[in-house]
Amino acid sequence: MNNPEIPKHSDFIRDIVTEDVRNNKYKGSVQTRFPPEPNGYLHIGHSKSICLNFGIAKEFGGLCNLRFDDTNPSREDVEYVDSIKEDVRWLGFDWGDRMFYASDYFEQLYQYAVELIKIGKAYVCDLNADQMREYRGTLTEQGKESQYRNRSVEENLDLFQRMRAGEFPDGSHTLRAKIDMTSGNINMRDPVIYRVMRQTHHRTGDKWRIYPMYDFAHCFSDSIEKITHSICTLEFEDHRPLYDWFLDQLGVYHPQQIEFARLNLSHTVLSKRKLIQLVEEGYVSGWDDPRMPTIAGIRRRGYTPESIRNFCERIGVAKRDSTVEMPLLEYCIREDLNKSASRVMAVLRPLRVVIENYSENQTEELDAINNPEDPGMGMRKVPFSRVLYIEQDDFRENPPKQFFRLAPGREVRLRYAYFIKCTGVVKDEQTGEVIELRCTYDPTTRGGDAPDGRKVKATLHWVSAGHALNAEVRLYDYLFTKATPGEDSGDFKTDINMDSIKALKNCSVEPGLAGAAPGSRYQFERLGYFCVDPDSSEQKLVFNRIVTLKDTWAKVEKTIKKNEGPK
RNA sequence: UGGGGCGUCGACAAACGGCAAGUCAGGAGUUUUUGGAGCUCCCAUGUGGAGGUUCGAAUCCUCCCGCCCCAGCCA
Repeated sequence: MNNPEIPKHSDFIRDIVTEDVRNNKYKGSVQTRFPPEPNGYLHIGHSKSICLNFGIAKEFGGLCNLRFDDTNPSREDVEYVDSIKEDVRWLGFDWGDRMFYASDYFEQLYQYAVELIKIGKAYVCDLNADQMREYRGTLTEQGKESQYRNRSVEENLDLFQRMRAGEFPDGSHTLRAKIDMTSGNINMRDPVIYRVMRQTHHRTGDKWRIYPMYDFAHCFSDSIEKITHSICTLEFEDHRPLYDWFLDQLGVYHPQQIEFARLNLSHTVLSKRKLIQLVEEGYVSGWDDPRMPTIAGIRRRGYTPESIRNFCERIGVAKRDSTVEMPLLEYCIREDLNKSASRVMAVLRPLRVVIENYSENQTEELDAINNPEDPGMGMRKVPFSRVLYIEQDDFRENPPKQFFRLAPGREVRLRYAYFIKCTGVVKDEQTGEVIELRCTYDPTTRGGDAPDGRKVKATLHWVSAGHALNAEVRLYDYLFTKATPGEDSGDFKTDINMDSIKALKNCSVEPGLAGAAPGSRYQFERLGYFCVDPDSSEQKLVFNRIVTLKDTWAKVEKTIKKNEGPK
């Protein structure tokens, strides 16, 4: 993209960037970065940041780097860098040849630290962690200065070099910035900038025995990469004075840090700590469990990258803490799939229907539309025969007033097929459960219209029992029963929805679905959007329900029940 | 009781001293061979509160109230 686009929806960050470009700040260039720490899987909250950073770069004719903030080898791993790359790519963004690691800059960062020592702005401190905490003060009390604060430049240089050389054990020494122990901003109370950590790093191996802290590494990494706008979340607002301080001390290229409110989503959790608990304690099957808000989970569930990008655009960007309701995300995937997904008929809970006046040996092929929203997607044939399955939910022996579907004596349409009328109900002698319906069909209604113009109030989906494929369909509900998990109890796990997955193993789908590839998405007519799971095989299809269709009847039924309730 | 932020509809979110956008959710209707989709309409005499400035305030000023973040050698 050579020419900047006019952003469709602006926000306060784009306003700042627009202004900066207009004023020719940074020579009018725009360079952003997405800087994950490779210590966990990306989730939908990260996609907000990804869309923001890559989106702004694209809109303003700039570039966005992918940079791994890998300054703490004790918690990071290549497993995560691989998943992060895959997820960003899947979302549709391209960092070109600009994939960087903070660890690429370790030598340069070390030199910057030496510079800081030389100008008397950093010192080696021998305080241990407990002492440092004590010296730091509290939110309301000032800190006090370390007795090591006034070491000579020479001594600091010597000690720092020996820290690097591995002469000291973990935790024995730190390099600290010399700022102000009385600052109201705790980040400015002589923060640690290097710690001794004798840990093998996933990229630099055993080369380093000291590692820089976030505040020190991040601003200089941004500076080295000539980032113009360093966009991060609100909790780093307090760190901005430090970010600026480091860069100012050394007089190097100075990007601008801008903070925005991270995404919160109702009925789920978006913190690495909580997500890892769900995985490790077995509440879900893994990082890519379709109920997880991770990019990997959402992808397996069947969400499209387009729908996620769209979601990120709709939620906006601001500085106010907020929680977006899950139905907005669901709206975004329905909107996308309504236009693009092939329609197909699938019966989740089959109820056997015998068409008594349809001959036993006959089969015919009926024409069905693949997508009414897009005629270009064409037509297909679906087989019809004497024995069919319909949805159990589509029959009621004693229908409430607003129930339009099949009931004894009532006529309905089978989609793309015929009108049928229910003439009998077969029940299990033991349980009384309805196990079969006897019906008749009207041969003149082939295709679904009656020549005499009579109407039916419902159209049902169905499959031909003798032709259908067996499939497993996994239905998902919210992972948490409360919009804000743990709001009442303080522990998010008390609100885990123990009924968030239902695997239906005896579903029947139309034969055209044979061989459907993992990842392909369909609308099961009247039910929702479904995606073929990687667990699927030639022998057995497995589908994930991405999201239901909007269900007006369910809503009506709910109010019926509510009104009957108090009696 | 230190420092930094933030308060506009049930949920998001515009507005940049001049008629409180839009979206999701919700409601009503229309249409329909998906109770889907579409289309139409409704949903903030009011912007946390109280004062003030102004012809005019969500916007500027003062005070108050509420919420979030910070006391890792995490990011």
